Amino acid sequence: MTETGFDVQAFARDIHELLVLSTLRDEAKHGYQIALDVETDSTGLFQFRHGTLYPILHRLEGEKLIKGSWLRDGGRKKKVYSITPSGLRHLTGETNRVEEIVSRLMRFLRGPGKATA
Amino acid sequence: MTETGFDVQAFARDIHELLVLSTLRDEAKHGYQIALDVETDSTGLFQFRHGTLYPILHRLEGEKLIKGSWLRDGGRKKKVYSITPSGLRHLTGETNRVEEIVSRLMRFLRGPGKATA
DNA sequence: ACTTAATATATAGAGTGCCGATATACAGAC
DNA sequence: GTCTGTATATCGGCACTCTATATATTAAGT
Repeated sequence: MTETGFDVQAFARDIHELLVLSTLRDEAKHGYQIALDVETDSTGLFQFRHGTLYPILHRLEGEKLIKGSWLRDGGRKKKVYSITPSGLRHLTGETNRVEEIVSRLMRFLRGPGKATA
Repeated sequence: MTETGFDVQAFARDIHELLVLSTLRDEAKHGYQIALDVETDSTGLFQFRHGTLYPILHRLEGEKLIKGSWLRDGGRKKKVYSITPSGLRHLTGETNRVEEIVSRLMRFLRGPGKATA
């Protein structure tokens, strides 16, 4: 409780960050792969543009929620990201927080007249 | 199906618009009252700043989802907004759409390893 | 009577973050 | 050799929220 309120901007940003962290939960991936996986696994609902994804990756890396390491794949280089313990905690905690918010949002939108379920 | 994808920006904006439309479902209100009601009814979770609310009201009015009429309350004037039939349809439709999206979002974030429920 | 707080609407400017465009570079197909 | 796909990166434009400010009326405090 005692949330300081709800910031729609931060909420939208968080969704993007959580989508990334979520795909990295079980295995490390590079950016391009993350974009493909998010789109595939959500059957097209969620997707990242390149101009959106990379800044997010840099931001998450700066916050030490993911860790990137350059990898040589033949002559091509990839930056493979893995989720950090801190990132894993963040993913769990924020996912619960988002669920709480959307749950209260839906209750609000459905109105007091209609049943919660 | 065949959604053209999901726009986080538009999603955040939609949430604000739906909060307004939702409070107008059962009775007409003026802007200041809407802000108070949203904050009270959500026990402080959702709130509108003045610089955020009024542009949204004007936007919704431009889209004909709400209709405003100036009212004289003694010497003070209020602009009372009521939801239009089109706005009511919008509220219902978009609420369902938001629910579908957040449902799929939570499923995505919880991962395939964990149960949907 | 004067001042402060609350009610009520409105807008301009600052800040933030996504998105489209663009740039670079390597690999494989034909 | 050119084109398509893979892969990362950044900049400028755009949209939207938020802080601050402006205006006006009413009620309460002293």
